[in-house]
Amino acid sequence: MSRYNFRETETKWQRVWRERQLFAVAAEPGRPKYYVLEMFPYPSGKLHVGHVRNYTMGDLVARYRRARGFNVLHPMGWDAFGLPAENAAIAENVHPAIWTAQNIATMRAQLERMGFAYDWSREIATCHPEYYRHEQKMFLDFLVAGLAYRKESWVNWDPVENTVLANEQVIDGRGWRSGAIVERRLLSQWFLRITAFTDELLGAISRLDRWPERVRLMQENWIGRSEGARVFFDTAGPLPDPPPLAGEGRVGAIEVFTTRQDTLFGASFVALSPNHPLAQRLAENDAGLADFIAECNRMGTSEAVIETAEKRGYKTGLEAVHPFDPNRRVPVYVANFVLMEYGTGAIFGCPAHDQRDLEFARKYELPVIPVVLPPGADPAHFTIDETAFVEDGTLFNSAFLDGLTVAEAKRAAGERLEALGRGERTVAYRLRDWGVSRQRYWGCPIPVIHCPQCGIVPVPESDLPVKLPEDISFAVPGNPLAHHPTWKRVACPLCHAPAERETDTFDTFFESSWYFLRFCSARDERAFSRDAVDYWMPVDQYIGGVEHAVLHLLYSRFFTRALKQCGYLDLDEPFAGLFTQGMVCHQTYRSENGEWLFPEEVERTDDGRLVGPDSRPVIVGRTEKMSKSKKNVVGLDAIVDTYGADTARFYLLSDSPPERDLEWTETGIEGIWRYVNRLWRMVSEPLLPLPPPGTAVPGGLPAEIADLRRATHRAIAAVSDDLDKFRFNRAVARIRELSNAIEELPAQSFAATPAALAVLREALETLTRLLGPMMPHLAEEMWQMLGGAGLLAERPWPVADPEWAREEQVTIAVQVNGKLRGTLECPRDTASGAVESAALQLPQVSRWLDGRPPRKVIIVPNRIVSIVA
RNA sequence: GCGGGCGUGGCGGAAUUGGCAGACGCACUGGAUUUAGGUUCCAGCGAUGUAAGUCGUGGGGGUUCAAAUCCCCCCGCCCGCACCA
Repeated sequence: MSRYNFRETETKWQRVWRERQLFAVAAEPGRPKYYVLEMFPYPSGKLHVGHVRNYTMGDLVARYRRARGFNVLHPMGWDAFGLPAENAAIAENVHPAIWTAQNIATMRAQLERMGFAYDWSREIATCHPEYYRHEQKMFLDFLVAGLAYRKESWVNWDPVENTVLANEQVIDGRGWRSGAIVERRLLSQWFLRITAFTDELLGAISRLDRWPERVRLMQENWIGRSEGARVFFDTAGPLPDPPPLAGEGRVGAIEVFTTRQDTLFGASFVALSPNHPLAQRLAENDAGLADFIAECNRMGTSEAVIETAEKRGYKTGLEAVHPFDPNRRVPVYVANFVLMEYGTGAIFGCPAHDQRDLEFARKYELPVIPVVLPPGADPAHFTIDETAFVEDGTLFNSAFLDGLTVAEAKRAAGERLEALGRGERTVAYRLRDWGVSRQRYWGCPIPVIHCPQCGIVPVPESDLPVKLPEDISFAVPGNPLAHHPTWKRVACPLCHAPAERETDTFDTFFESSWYFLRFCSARDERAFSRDAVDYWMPVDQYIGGVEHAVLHLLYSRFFTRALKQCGYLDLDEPFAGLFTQGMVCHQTYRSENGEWLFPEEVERTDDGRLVGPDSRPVIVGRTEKMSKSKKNVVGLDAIVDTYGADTARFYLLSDSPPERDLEWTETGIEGIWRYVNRLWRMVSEPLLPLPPPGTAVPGGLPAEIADLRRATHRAIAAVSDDLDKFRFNRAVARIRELSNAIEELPAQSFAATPAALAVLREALETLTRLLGPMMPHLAEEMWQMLGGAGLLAERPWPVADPEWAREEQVTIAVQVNGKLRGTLECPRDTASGAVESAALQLPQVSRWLDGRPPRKVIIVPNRIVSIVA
């Protein structure tokens, strides 16, 4: 029995597609377009099978939409700036540009071997000046539009490496390489005013109806709108001199944001963020407070760390006057769980009705005053022990608020604050402006110049791009741009005095916030051609990992609006449809001494044990997302070498639903390989002689042959529907059902009749065409063997004949008292009365009815008869 | 801590969205072919029971003629949290 030679076949068809430039497209105004985009990869090295799952899905969509008649744009490029290139530069002494270029070459070759239908003429790499020059211009435009500005912000600082650390580089409060305790530092940085679009970004989410619900929810929560009030607490006690600032000009007052102004009468403390100006001012004369703040700053900047740390505070000695009762005073603390970035950087604590406040109050023995009474509770005896009461109830212990519900009390308290001039109702957002400065080399230089006389001066447009210098060294800790001997020294464009370039580079999310626009006209002199963007945008189907559900997608939505405001385009939402695919997982293996092992290092012995390289036992760990660090990766090259691209592609589409994680197994890929060969033999070694292409299927088919024809047309309908709805695993199952049905035919006695053979040809051609977007090389080969005209990649998608796609005979379930007692075969749409009497006559049914007439019969047409005895 | 998601045979999953639970596949078992292994073909494959049947979708409760699907409570696992991309 022969085997499919995928090596020869796959390279052959890839050459044909390439020579004919099948996937290079141009805008054709008037013709319907479809823009399919997979999130472009970071060129980190080599691809493993986990990387190509979303490209396989994107390619399926691209080929399918193309067959459905769309002008399909399906580009690919490289998100080429980033930290790993610098890490490699330090670890392997290779220049980031070279490391990146090598990785791009390797990964492009890998993608080409997979046979993906990309328009490679639009390939971009974001590290090229031809790409990043345009975002430097955009930044200058943002600056003019007031969408970019400079302010101080906190970073993780590694005092040994002299560098800023990403949160992921901070492990248990220490720098990942140096092991030094990480500090928080205030640095002057560039920000983009994403908050200028908060309401729009939030409001438009509801119109993104082709986005996954969970991503929309995550974006909503990220923006985090909360209604509440700002409240001023006047301070009493020794104020520092000069007194600290307070918003709205109330000198000496602490401005607090709360969503629970209804619980003000339960306040027992006010707490400031360690970075609050007042806390900073007080620390100048309080060494203990300064120490406490320093300690808080060692905690790192990540919200997860801050929120899970033990609640701690420092009593400042200051007191805050209750806004509703000048005779009540509460102590002012500095507390480690108050975030400067949210609200006003200060809170009031109501321990009875907030869990964090309660923990804090118990620790520092502060009063716990309940002011909201749960429904039905007795006000005389209601107390709080270890759990704060956060639900709705009736206000008590609260003067003029007594008897109100929480919602009513929020309104009443807000109105009273406004009347007293001690606060006002307001809306706070969790969303903060986007800090884009990075103290790194491998990124796009920020095009500004610092002049001692003129201050911050934008680089004139005629001087763009500001290119990265190539001769840099990572030998000295810190940013190579900052200690480059000459690069930063320039003349001020305004006064021509000696000045310095900004040495920070952009966050790499900057590049990925507009690359989808660049793809529309990738070689244009401008960032993009307006005509091209008007034709191709928005992206019809965007595909990528859920890990980008918030930041990348939100930044891109913001960027598109910012560009619109600056007159670049007329578009709000860049991605009309979004799909987030699951990860590819694999078992993990460890040796006895705990070292991770690659899957290819593990073998199964004859008695079924798993052993490592030295025949030592292997410990099988859990199945986890493929990652280099745990070595549970399966290299793409090895799989393509052994089984071919189509087998890998089909495996990545079968079994698991695309949005869920997929487990990669050896037995699984072998199963697909067997199926690939089965398909190939069905066409290359047909068991029955096929009639020539174009042979018409005669009318009046015998029932057995009609069954195969029905299966064929049902498969077209079902697969099309599944592909439309991203149910690729189901589409695979439907295709397998069709191939099973085809294989049953030759064994039948009627199989050699002309009618049967014509139906068989139709079935085989249909199978081939349905396989086209999934296994394009094999399908192209099958198409050729079947004598089909032209290239399969250029054929339109098959159309199901509704007459044949409909089931003629249905099986109806018969239940008695909710339990299945039998089934009924009858023609589709048989009248209810006939179905009922047939059901009642079933012997299994009469047995359970025991001679009594049924009390009730429910009939769902073509589906079920439910009899209540 | 906050937010999001998931849970169905030995395994991945399917179930027309409230209507025959387990489609399709992997693994496994028996048989045929083969010098052997692999391949291929046939049959079986949720648990329990000789059978009729009974039980069964993480656990418990509820709504309904009918629940994997809807409601309430609980358990477990995974992901994100602003300088990784």
